[in-house]
Amino acid sequence: MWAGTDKSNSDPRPHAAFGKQNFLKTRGFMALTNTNVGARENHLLRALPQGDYERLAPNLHLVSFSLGQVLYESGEAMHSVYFPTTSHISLLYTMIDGSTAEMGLVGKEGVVGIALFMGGETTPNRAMVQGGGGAYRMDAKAMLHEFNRGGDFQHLLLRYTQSLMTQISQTAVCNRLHSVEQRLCRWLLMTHDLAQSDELEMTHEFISNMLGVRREGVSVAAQRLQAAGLITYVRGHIQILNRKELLARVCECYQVVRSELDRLLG
Amino acid sequence: MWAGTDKSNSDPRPHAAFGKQNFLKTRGFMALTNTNVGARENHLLRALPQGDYERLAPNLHLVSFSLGQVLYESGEAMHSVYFPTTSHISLLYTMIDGSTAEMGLVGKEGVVGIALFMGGETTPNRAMVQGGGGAYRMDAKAMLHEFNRGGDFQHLLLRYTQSLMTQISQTAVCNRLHSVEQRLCRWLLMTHDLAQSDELEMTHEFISNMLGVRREGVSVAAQRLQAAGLITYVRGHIQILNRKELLARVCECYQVVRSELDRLLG
DNA sequence: GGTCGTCTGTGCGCTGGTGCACAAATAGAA
DNA sequence: TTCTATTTGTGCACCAGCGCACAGACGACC
Repeated sequence: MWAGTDKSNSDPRPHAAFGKQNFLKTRGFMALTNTNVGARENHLLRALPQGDYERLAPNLHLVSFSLGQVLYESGEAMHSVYFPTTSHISLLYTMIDGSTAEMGLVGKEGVVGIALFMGGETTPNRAMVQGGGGAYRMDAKAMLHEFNRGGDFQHLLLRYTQSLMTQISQTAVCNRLHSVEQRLCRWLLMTHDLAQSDELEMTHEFISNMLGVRREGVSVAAQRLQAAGLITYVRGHIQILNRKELLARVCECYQVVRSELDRLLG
Repeated sequence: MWAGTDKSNSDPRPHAAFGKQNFLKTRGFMALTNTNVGARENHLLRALPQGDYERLAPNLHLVSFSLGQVLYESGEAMHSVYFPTTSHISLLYTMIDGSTAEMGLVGKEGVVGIALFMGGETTPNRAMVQGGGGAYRMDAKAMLHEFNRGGDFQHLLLRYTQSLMTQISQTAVCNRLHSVEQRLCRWLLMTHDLAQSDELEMTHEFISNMLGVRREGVSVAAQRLQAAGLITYVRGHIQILNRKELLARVCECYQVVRSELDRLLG
């Protein structure tokens, strides 16, 4: 499906360097083809009228992201936007002391690089690949040209941006009011929605960086879920066994974000 | 300064009903005048080129907001945007169980009602007046017409939206990682930036609803700040005595949001 | 098969925040 | 002035999550 071989870091472990000291900075990606079959796996591109899509298509370039790859560094100028298809990307915030937390998660229903059309050029976030796979890259110039036509493309991107704001807001509230276990459920469900299988490739350590909690905290929460038969895991492989029950345990935040996404782009 | 007399609720206390059961739902506002002297106290309107501004001016109507007034209810259709001048407005999220938390704070540097031009029509947030004062109202239709011209007006609104996203993101992280005292400092500083004086009118109870913590938690944090001579307060009146020292105690979040706002709109 | 690095499990003590209960102080109204 | 409702202060017991330390389990590689 996706070429997972493009690791410009020599370390074979995807998020090994995700600690507080040194982060992965791999950026290479492979242009696989320019016949854009499949670009419409991305929901935003799919929702475009045929005419608009055909105008854009020549500017869409299929790329492949590998786990742990960093698309944008915080505060760094961006040059493209990405429309994920099978990949998904975390928007992360890193504090001065190195602790991190995830603000949002972008997959096939969205686009990475919002700051480009919002006019800010950069954001104080890092965008990091959390699930390897494909995406369509579009050059900033071409994107802006189409955006400034003011048609459906603009409307879709703005509506998506609003849904992302909802996601971030909900994260803010969720961080404040809900337990690690609830937040873990939410995070597993969101990731599961974007993944192509029931098998998720990530360590407790990695998840703890997303949720902004201790690794041990994730471990004990995960144990409870495993004991209850909702998931099972070993060394970086998590399998979702009972999605229904996860939905029963998760806080309202998951549903709020989903419904708002459906309302805005469904 | 501002007509604080328009209380359609009979209770003389501004946020008396802000508990978990019943919220203020006052919505009336007074159209004071239509000579738009002063509309440019709002930074977005000020930043507009003269020509654009003159085209808009007839659609700007000065209104006055009173403390506790609700501009939009969560999920409710909006019909106008508001450009605050001397007022400031909280964007609040309310959970199913009634607990609340503030996502963002909008004042003279911004606009309330982003969902209208983002295309979502509603948001899952409530917008509530946190500091009484003036604002300029603009009808949705007129606003959209100008927005869709795609010129400076659009660019300014989108850049502001991005800065608001930063604010919300930062709130998410801050909620996760920082103490009540730090968050109280941040909140006091942000509010102070928007207020016209060193005197802030709000109870600990009110602040606790903004920060999403217990009232007692706010009280003890406020005591420490008072003991250190940074603020002084009695029954709903807080006075900022030493802003400099507050800046020394606040977490990085305050500066991040400020700098990003300056970068995007400064 | 043995080694080594990584991942997960477990057990401390500690701290910040919670929920509750009630006392004290204050402003505003009668 | 007195009364009353609101606001703030204080003291619990309690719990989730933290930081630290170390043990055990697993997998990849020699």
